[in-house]
Amino acid sequence: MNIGEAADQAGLPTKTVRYYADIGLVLPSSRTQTGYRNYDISSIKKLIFVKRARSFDFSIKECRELLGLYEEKNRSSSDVRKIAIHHLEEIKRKEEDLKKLRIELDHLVNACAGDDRPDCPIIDYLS
Amino acid sequence: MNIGEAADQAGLPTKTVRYYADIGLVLPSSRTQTGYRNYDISSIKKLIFVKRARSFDFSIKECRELLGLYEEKNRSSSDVRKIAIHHLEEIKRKEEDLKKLRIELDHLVNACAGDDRPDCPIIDYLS
DNA sequence: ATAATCCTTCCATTAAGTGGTAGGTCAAGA
DNA sequence: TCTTGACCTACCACTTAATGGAAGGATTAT
Repeated sequence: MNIGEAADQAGLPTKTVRYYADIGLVLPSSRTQTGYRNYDISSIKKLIFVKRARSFDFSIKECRELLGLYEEKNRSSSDVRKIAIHHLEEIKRKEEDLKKLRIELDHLVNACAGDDRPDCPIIDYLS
Repeated sequence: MNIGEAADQAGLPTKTVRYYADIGLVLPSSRTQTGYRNYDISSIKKLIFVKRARSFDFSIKECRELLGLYEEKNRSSSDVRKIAIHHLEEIKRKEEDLKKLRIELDHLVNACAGDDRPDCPIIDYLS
C-alpha cells in the first residue's frame, strides 16, 4: 500500500503519516525503487495505535514509548501503567486549572453588564 | 525604567517583555539614544494587564483586542464581554474534553494490573 | 501520448515564548 | 582613567505536532 491508502486505512492525513515517517515514529515497511513509501498491515496497525494514543493526548514522545512497549512481547504492564498514570496526572492538573479559570471568568462575565457603557468589571479585574 | 526593571515590576521575564515589544503588543514608551527601551508607568500597567489576561489563557490576539478596549475610554462593555464569553466557551469545551479523557484513561489505568506480566488493557485498547 | 492523480522532497508557518551568542553600554570601584 | 560586571541590543535557533504549498517525478487511465 502506498501512503495515500495507508493514510485512509489509519484515518490520518497523508501529511501526518509522512511526518510520522520523517520523525521515525512509524516507518513504512519498505520503499519502492522510485522512493514511494510502502505500508503493510503491521505498519498500518502502528499508525492506528499512534492515532488512538494521540487522541488521548499522549505526546509524540510518549507515543514512541508506548509503541515500543506495544511491540515488546515480554513487556511489563507496569511500564505501560507508569506512562499512563503520569499522563493521567497531567490531564487532571490541566482540568483543575481550567476549572479554576472557568469559574473565575464566569464570575467576571456575569458581573459585566455587556451594554454600550464603558464600565467593565472584566477590564477592571485585568487592570 | 529600562527593560529589566520594567520586567520586574510586571513580574515577567525580560525576554517576554522584549518579545511583546517585538510583536507590537506592548511597546516601550521610548528608546534612549543608544537603543535601550524605556518603560513608563503606563506601559508597565499594560504589561501587567497582558500578564493577567495571559494568565486567563487569552491568546495574544485576544490580549491585543482587550488591550485596545482597555485603552479606549468610550468602549462598550459588550465588546469586552463578547471576547470573554467566546474565550469562556473555549475553556468549557477544553474542560469537557479533558474530563472525558480523564475518565476513560482512569478506567484503563484501574484495569491494568501494573505488574511484570505483558498483558495490558491499556495497550489492548490502543491496538 | 497525454492528462489526471498520485507521489517525492524541501521550505515556511503556526503559538508564545525561551535559549544562546556576539557585541554595545553603563555605573562603580581601584 | 581604566576596567569589571551587570545590563542591554539584535539576531538566530529551537520548542510541539503538525499543516500548507511549491517544484517536479511516477503511475494510471483514456
